[in-house]
Amino acid sequence: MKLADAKQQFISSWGVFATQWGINRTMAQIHALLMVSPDPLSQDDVMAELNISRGNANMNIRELIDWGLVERVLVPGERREYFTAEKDIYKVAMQVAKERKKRELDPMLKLLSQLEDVEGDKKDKHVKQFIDTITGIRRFGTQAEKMLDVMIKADENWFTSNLLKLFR
Amino acid sequence: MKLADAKQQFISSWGVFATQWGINRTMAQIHALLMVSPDPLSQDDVMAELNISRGNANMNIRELIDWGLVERVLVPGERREYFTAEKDIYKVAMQVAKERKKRELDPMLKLLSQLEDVEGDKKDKHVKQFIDTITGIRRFGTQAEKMLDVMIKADENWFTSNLLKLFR
DNA sequence: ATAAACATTCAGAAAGTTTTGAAAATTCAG
DNA sequence: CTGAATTTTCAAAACTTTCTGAATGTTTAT
Repeated sequence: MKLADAKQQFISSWGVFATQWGINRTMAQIHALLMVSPDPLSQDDVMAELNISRGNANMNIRELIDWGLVERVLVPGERREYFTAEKDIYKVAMQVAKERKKRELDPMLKLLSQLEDVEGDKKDKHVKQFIDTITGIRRFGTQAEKMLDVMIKADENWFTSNLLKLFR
Repeated sequence: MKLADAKQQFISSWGVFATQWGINRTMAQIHALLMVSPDPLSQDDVMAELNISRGNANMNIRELIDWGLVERVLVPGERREYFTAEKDIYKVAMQVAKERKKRELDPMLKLLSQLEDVEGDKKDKHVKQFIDTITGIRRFGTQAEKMLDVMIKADENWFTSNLLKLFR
């Protein structure tokens, strides 16, 4: 397979893949494009490569920057801005984990704590089932949070040498 | 807070939460409702509780069954079907992990293997960056897959006693 | 100060997804 | 069988998200 075709296929599949994770197609495609590009690209490069409009490119690049997955790069002697993506997939995964924890897990745990002290007779099976379910989810979420905290702080070496050993 | 309100809030938040994971709102709400219900509910119960149409309820209940998160229950002497959800959140998480691995991770790894043997001069930085990126992602994905396989097979006790110890 | 280059915004259009509800199919008791 | 109860399907409608591109804002070179 030729590079150009492989690249196309990677970008397009990455886009499809990402929608299942609640990330939009264009954002994922831009990320994929930047991951396989050895040099930084300008907004116009991105527009041309992916056939998307100026506004779309701009919006999604900024969102990627927001997620900490893409950086602005200044090319000396060039007026326009260039962009580059983190290429170490481990770092990408940790960055995504960190953001999602902040945006999703933390608020959910906060809500669950509040719901846990619902008033009512704990002999009532409806009350009991509700509290049991909420408590179970909160406990599980709390553990997940602790795991994430350790993993996010740890460096790649720790991850590979200590944790992965468990999974041969 | 009253049970009815807490329940409402849980169901609605679970729905919002889930959309960020690419699952649709109604499906998540039905799941939430069934998780906090001590007894199985019929399709009409679900329709009434969530104010949704017959077709919508039917479709999403079937999808939940497909995901292995909800089961049909036969209530003796009743003609209509009742539904119940797995309430052990650990089992829910493992079931979701298993399905997503099958639906998303496995196909992605298959594609990456194919893309890895792109033809071209490995001295060319474009070719090199492409191969390096793809290889990195594939390796990471393969590790993740192994981890998931172990975790899915393991029982809850192993999980709690061995793995979580690592994370204090 | 001016204008060219570039970045950002945003209202409306397009595309995609979810929901409805009525019709069709299925099941089951009598 | 028959027909009432129940489940399933599906085309159209409602809703949501994403994208476009022209207008506006900002920066920089001269």
